[in-house]
Amino acid sequence: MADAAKLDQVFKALGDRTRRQVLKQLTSGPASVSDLAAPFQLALPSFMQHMRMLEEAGLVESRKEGRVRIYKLHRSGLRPLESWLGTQQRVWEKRLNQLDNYLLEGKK
Amino acid sequence: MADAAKLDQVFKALGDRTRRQVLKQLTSGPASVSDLAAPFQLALPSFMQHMRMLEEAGLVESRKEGRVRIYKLHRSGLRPLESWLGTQQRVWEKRLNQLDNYLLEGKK
DNA sequence: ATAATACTTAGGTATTGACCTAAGTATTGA
DNA sequence: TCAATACTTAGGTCAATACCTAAGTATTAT
Repeated sequence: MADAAKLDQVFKALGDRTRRQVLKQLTSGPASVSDLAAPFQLALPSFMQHMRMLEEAGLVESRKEGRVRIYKLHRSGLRPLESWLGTQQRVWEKRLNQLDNYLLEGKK
Repeated sequence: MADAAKLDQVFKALGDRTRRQVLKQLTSGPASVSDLAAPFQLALPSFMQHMRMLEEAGLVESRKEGRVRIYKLHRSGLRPLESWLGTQQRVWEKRLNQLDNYLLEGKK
């Protein structure tokens, strides 16, 4: 998948409180759909839609054990985000420092 | 604004290629609406919607100079993202290491 | 074999997001 | 002053998101 498309998916997946909450819950260990859904006032199909987005973004992975589906964090799921942020931070800071200088020196 | 709501805004703002591209452009320095819009095949009103989202998310700021609006990066705009990611990375890695152990030790 | 459990699929509504064109408003250059 | 410039506002389309209920399917417990 193109870099940009993956970033879209990751950022979009994280742009929702429910999905971020699920990720948080998963830091306590793998869990079933019903376990993960329990804290929310959501119909199961609605909740599963969130899980699908997280999985397609590569943030979680799942396996089926009998009739139960178990989700867990996907190891390198945050990579695209880390990578984008890292790059951005470097130029961002550089630029903002230049701005400081610019302001200090006055308009050229 | 609540933390979660700000995170929603930031992640949603970054969940679009056009908007990420604009941020990238802004690392070369402040620019007017038309300058920023030039690389895109977008009607100006459509483009401005993107700028509004970036500004509301706190990623850019703008001022009007005559009839021209100048945008620039907002210094601490990435903070919520950095903060969320930092927290997440810590627990994430911890959890995944535990998982390694779990796997190595076999099912309890 | 049957019933209960744990999703899963199908399909429908409402809001938001990403576009557009047309018609403003405010500044500035001639 | 008058036209051109640089947005800005208004309003409309279309697709994607975030929900829902109802009706499956596959597993497991009785």
